[in-house]
Amino acid sequence: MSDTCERVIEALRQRGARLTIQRRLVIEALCDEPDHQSVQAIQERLRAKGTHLTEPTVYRIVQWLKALGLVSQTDLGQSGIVYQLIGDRRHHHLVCLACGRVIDLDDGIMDALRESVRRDYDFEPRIDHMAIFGLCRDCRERSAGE
Amino acid sequence: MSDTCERVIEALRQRGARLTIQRRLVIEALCDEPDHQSVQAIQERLRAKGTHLTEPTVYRIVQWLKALGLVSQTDLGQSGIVYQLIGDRRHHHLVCLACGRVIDLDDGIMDALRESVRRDYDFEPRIDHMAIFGLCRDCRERSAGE
DNA sequence: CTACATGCAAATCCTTTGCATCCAC
DNA sequence: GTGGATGCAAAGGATTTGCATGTAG
Repeated sequence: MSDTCERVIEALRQRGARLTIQRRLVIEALCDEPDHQSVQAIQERLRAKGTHLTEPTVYRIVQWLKALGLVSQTDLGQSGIVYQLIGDRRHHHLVCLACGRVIDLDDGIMDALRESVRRDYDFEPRIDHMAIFGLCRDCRERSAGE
Repeated sequence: MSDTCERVIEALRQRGARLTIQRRLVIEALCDEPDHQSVQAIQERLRAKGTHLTEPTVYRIVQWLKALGLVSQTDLGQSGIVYQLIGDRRHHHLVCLACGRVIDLDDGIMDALRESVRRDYDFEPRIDHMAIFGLCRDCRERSAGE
């Protein structure tokens, strides 16, 4: 069990949350995959370990974790909605509208935006895992050639 | 019919697009509401005018407009997926995770991010209508009081 | 013991697909 | 006239709900 995973469980214990087997399993599944996963992927990962959780259970748990600020939810366009533990290695994505390619984006790039939102709007942003859509270089060149 | 609306239709005509009644109606519905709307809201707006378009038609048209870069698509969390014409007044949203309040955000705030993405990743971002989740001031104060 | 989480089944909602028909060009 | 768009019906998939049962604290 990773550091992040232990830290999350410890944080929940301190909040007095009820720590069921299912909740632990979902948290572990989220730790096992540092990148984002859909609810279906979480179920698949657990199935590979020999456990089965129903859809409603997984949905309820990820939504609970999201409400507690421990998990981020991202809509990756046609790739669907994915969840991810908010660990130390926050990152974001560039999604190409033409070819669907997904490029990782460093978190530091969001610092200026965070600061502006805080200062100008008195709003505490949680930019944990954002998807920015647009065109990658290859697709720009291809469309320019047409 | 608004300026934006005429401009969009003119742009389509120049591209040689087939301008059906349904496409005109959807474009008008998008013009009538400067803010974002769901597919269902577009249908409702048209129904109020005495017209009826089927779901598949509306979906196909907004996706077509999106592929042409004339419409932005945004996932507002539990509020679902919404569409909006990309006119002159681009803006974004702050969505409070606790109370669901939606606050408008000026587009200028994205300029620095756009520039970084272009420069550092050679990616042309289309940040037309973005949702940033977080906590508004009221909810921060409320949770601090607990 | 008791409140709350889970499993199961079913419902709901959003979105897409196949195919015959229609219409803008 | 013809290719592409629409309407209709139906399928598909993701997500939610109600309720009986199970279980963590």
